[in-house]
Amino acid sequence: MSKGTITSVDVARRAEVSQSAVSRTFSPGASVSPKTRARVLKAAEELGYRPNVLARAVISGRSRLIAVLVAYLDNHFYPGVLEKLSRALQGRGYQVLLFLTDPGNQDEVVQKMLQYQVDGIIMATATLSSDLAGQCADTGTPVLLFNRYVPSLPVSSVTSDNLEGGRQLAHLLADAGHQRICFIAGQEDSSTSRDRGAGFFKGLAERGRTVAAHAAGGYTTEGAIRAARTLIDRKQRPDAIFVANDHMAFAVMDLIRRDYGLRIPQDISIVGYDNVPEAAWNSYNLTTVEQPGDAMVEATVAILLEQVENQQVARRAAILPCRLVIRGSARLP
Amino acid sequence: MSKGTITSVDVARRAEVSQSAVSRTFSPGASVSPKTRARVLKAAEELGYRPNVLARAVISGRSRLIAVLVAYLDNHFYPGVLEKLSRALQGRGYQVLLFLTDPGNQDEVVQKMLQYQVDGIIMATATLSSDLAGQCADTGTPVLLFNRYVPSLPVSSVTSDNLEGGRQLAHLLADAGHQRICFIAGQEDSSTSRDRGAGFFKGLAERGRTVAAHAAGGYTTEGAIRAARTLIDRKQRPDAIFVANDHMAFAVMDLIRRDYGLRIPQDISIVGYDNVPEAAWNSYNLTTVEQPGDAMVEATVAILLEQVENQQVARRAAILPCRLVIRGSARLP
DNA sequence: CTGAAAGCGCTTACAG
DNA sequence: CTGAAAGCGCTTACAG
Repeated sequence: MSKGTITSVDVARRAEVSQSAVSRTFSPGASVSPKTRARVLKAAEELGYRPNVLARAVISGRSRLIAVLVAYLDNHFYPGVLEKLSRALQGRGYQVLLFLTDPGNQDEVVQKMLQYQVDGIIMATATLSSDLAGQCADTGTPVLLFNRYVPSLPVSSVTSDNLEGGRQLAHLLADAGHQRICFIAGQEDSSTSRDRGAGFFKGLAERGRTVAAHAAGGYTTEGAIRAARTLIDRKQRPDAIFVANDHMAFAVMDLIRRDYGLRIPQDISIVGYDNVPEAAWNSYNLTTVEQPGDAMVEATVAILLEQVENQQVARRAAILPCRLVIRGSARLP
Repeated sequence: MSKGTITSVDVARRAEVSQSAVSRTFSPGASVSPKTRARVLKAAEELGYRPNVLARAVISGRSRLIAVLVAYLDNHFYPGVLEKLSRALQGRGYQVLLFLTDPGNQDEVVQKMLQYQVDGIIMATATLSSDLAGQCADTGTPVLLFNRYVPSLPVSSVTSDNLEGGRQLAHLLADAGHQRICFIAGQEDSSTSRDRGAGFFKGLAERGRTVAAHAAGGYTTEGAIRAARTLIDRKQRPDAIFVANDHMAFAVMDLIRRDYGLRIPQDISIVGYDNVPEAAWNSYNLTTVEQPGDAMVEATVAILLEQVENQQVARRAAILPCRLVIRGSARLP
């Protein structure tokens, strides 16, 4: 910075053209003669000039920055999503500005984020307060909820069909003849957990069955272990558990095998949700529902950038189909 | 953006003060009387004013943006690092601008990054070309290589003591009486893989031993599996393998147990490197070397921000101690 | 196609 | 402490 910065004025001087000509050369679609352009490019090259995109953002009102809010990256569904999202956005000329939120600092982080003149906001946090999301929407900046749905808010959303996924898992477990089917929820105030649970209950009801017991794991390893102990320690031990995401399911499987000495699936069936890479690992070989990460990212980018680039586009809610992935952790019908 | 944006001029008008007074109110440490400050804050609140940090960046020459370059997030060491890094930087008033690089688009991504007037650059990519790293350093922006070391470049670096970690693993395997010890490297042009390997060879030599065979896995699951097959299919089957990171080690363990029907560690010992969360999972229970992620992030933030904030500070290279984590995947002495 | 000029929203000496 | 003014690096009508 300080002294060394080369500006468009420096380039103009060396190329013996106006500063406007330099600016036009670096603005896609602006009208510059091939000759002028060549001189500018040559001078820029010699001086090592790089346009200051922040100045461009200030004047054009478009920063080409997309804020991505995430809460934590230990559920391995999110790193994969973040990677795909960044690549897709980069491919379209946008850059990800990353914001990590805690339950405790959400407000502070959102206020900070709104100062960056981002062109769009992607919230990939399971439980950001609706108030804050609404406040973001009020600024006029397009907002998209990723893997979450809040009908009352004027924002777009991309989710997978959690209801249907839960339902299919219920059918699978019921049809295999399990007698004491339990459910470990995630964060109870998250729409993913609610929908997966609701779909699961519905699917059981369709087979004339109900859940034997349930508990909440809060989408954390520790919470899942506590919840699993509660369920397994009941007088009637469960013979199947649907754990609301894979990340918790792994912890539950480890617990069951190590502390209870039970075999999976002979003594107890476990099913998860997400199909993160580890679900395919031989040691878990987890029956689960695949959230279509690639498709969700594609939809996210398409919807958000359409709103960013065409301004007045109405909010949209995309619900992508999920897919049952049958592996070895649950008995089959 | 467009019409709705409230600027400092709007706030000044409503508060009946100068635009300068508004600016000072939002500049930490600027001199404003409590009375003026209160009026400005009130007007700002009523209008929903948020300072435009991009404009501030243009004029002050400090964007408070830190570019973080990562290559891929499927090695779970990196998501954890990215999360910690973002939180730490946010706590210091900086924000992470994320760049995903592929081997194919490195140059393009770096050029793009340099247009963002970032205050600092963290390269957490195992193998970004030294040319490009040098080019970044030439701009005068502080550069820090994370988990990588290039002595010939005028940039800082933070690594863990990969040499010593490799050495300790060698001692462990040698002292446990293994006879045919093999090594699966990562990307051969990465300093982590080279150092871990070099330390391992050195450690074996100190016990009067040598490696029976080695192969490169390229830090990918597929590469690791190919490498492992090569080693195991030799006439003399290995009785111990050091796999250069945990991510590859899991794949190798799955392969060994499933396709070769071998028991770990009774038939063959496996050790990894990183101590990612999954290494503690019951099904892997992997003996490995812990890279001190927290300490590495702390050092990164401390070194980089010192350079950013005090300009002329010399580059520094931090090498943090690692720690052997003994679990159940390798026979003990 | 080209240049001179106004302007984006802000910070920061400068003079009072 | 305060305001008027210059200026950061750029884009974009405007007139030629």
